[in-house]
Amino acid sequence: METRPTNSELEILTVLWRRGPSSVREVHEELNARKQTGYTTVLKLLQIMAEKGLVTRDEESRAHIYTAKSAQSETQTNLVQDLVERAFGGSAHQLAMHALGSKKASPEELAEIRRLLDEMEKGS
Amino acid sequence: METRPTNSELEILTVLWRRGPSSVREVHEELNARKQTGYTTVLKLLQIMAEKGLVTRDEESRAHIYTAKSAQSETQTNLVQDLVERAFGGSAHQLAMHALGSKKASPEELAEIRRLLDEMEKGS
DNA sequence: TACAAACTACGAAACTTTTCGTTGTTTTAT
DNA sequence: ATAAAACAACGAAAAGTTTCGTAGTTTGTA
Repeated sequence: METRPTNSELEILTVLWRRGPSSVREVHEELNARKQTGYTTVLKLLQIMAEKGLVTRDEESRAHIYTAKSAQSETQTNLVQDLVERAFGGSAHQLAMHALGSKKASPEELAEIRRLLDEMEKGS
Repeated sequence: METRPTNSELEILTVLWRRGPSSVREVHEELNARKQTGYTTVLKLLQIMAEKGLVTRDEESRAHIYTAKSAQSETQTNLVQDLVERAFGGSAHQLAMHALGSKKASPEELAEIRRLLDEMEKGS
């Protein structure tokens, strides 16, 4: 079952990835700082996400604790593949070119990508 | 005004990019081949897209002709930047790494990326 | 001429996503 | 022991997206 997070869900996941397991209040505080949001809005979203299996919920303490089910990098990979299919006709390397071209990367970042390329050629 | 295409809109744009300026019927035929869709569904979408400014409409002939307003690569860049912001905290090179890592690219494609990297380092 | 085919326009149903108010319970502080 | 604060649950409104039926017009053809 491949459940892609919606935009709002992704915002919440981002908080969970940064903070680790968190209560609704904690997620809400961080989110609300950037973007005025109601407490129950975040609560409801987290409940829905728990139903969908995007997060797990620990009900031990009164304030339930939510944890992202998938690692950030895993979700990122899914999102990238989704975009590759929908907008790049399946060509991942074209997406990569766009990503690289769109913003100037630092020399370190460029070097990192070169290393990845090296590995990929070695592995073929 | 930055109007991001929705999923359905992107599917239609993809057809327009491939075919060039097209009538509703032409778009519908191509779309319907892959994915059963009603004619008026495509019509309505194109009307909405015209309102939003995603496409232009030429009403000269009876069958109106629709044209994508933005080039494919431009829209791709927007989508990539959007994803970079929403899921990669603004780090384009991380997105690029994910894209490269997710699928095996051909040696030609890898070479192409190396050339891009070369240019970027030269240009800095 | 008149019937069918090809079109557009438009409203609205069906879904999905987002937001929030209200209710009721447990905990904390006075 | 009360009152206030902190919670979860839930329903449903609001907003956004997708799909399509119906009506009405123009064009092609028998």
